[in-house]
Amino acid sequence: MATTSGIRARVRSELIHEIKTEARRQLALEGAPALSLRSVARELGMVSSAIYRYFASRDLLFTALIIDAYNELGQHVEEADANCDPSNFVRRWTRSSEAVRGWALQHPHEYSLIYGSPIPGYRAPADTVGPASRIILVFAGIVRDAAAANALVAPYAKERTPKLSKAAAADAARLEVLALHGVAPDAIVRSLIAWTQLFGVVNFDVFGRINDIVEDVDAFFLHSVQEMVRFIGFVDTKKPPRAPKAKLDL
Amino acid sequence: MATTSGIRARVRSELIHEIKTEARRQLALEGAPALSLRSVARELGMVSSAIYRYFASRDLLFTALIIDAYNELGQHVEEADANCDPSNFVRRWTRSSEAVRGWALQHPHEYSLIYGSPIPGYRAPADTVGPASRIILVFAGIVRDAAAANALVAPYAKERTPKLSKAAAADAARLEVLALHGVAPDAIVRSLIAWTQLFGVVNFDVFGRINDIVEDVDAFFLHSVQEMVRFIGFVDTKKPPRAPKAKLDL
DNA sequence: TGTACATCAGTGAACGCGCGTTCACTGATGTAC
DNA sequence: TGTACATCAGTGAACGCGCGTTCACTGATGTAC
Repeated sequence: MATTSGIRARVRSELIHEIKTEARRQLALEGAPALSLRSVARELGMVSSAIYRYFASRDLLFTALIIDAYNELGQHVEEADANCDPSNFVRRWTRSSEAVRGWALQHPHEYSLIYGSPIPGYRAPADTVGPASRIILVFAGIVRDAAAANALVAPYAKERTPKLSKAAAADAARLEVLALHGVAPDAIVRSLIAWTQLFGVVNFDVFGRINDIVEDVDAFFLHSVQEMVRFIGFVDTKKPPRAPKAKLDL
Repeated sequence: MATTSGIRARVRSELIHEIKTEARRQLALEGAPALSLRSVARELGMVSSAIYRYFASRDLLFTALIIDAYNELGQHVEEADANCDPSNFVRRWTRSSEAVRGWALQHPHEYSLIYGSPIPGYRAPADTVGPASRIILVFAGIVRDAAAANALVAPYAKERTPKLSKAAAADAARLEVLALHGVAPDAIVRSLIAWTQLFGVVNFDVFGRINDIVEDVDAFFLHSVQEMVRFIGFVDTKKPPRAPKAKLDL
């Protein structure tokens, strides 16, 4: 594993890359359950047993693909967020949501790998949790920043908001410590709800279960993001909060 | 297919039932991709080719299982809804949502079959769409009834509500004609958003992708339903809308 | 009611295929002196 | 710089398995007269 020689190590990591690339290509053709080490080897012009120099089992190849997928999606969303004015929370949440859907639609099988039905018999090892949490940390960061900037207000009057149960409040408190310092419990739970809504649409979209219901999924998705932004309580900082209504000539 | 003899037909339909039952048992053990006709036959003590008297191919067995799953979930939710006071829309939406999650958690593999990643190479035929739409019609019915009873009000002030794009409004209009007569376009889209949120949580829950984030999923789910009920705009008809605040002794 | 024929369920062998993984091996590439 | 040895990549055969589907067949169950 260490840089035993330099050249050998480079060749080795190139081949690992080639194996994963070919595996992803087959993923896109046939889906995860149909992915086989033998067919990857065949396509690469090697004998099937040679793969075992690089991945000790089929499951470990899966693990590598899963980690890559989490990292790519995570990076994609991180970049979408980073490209926004940091104080424009509405835009940040919107762009990040669109980035999730965009990546998912472009890589449906990688998306299924990480957010679809679990692969039977496969248990994800611990090294997937780091990459897996990158994406949620982006969304948590937006909420945290908004709260810190006082740009997060409850969407309804207090008496119309459902009260958190003790258990739900405890979870919110735990999450606040983890990644959402200074965010009110209500807002934390609403963010989580928006988070699940996001993946609900994207799942339906990627798996083709919304086309019977909605014709223009783009439009519906955009609207759902706008509604969720409102629901979480982001205040649009681009427009001054209480601008006097006066006629302006452009 | 017709009742050729009566006895033969009964035996036949019993065996079809047994095959499906065994197939579902294996579904729960290994998941859909691992389901094989041979192992079903083996378990039933028949020779593998005998299955072909009942299902002409593996795909047709899948289709039968999918239709059954849709029907069971649909019926389960229909019953949950029907057990409520028809004019209590909050309760109807809540109970129906809980019914979805309850069924999904009790039958995770059947749930995956119909709402998880698509089975590679399998195309669902047209006879699945009827059973598939039973469930959404329940939720649509609740919204329609609430609108008809004037128990559906926008959750925010009008100027705080995002405007529907033309495309989104067109979809809403189409859905109104289909199943949501008399419901305002905004409310239709909000209902759809709540619908996707519901399946977002349930997916995460069934596939075990929320346990890292939330400890008490029951509590979170219940709260998310309450928030969505508010979000859609159901008015709780059990409590009179503008009760005068006065001290009551219990 | 009894017989001749048609229908159907289930058998068993076969076709042709693919899979993950192991193992003893050959050669080439690197390392240490 | 040159040689002896260790490391590693890749080979090819094998193990033991499972799969969907077809096909000619046997016997039992039904139907028509």
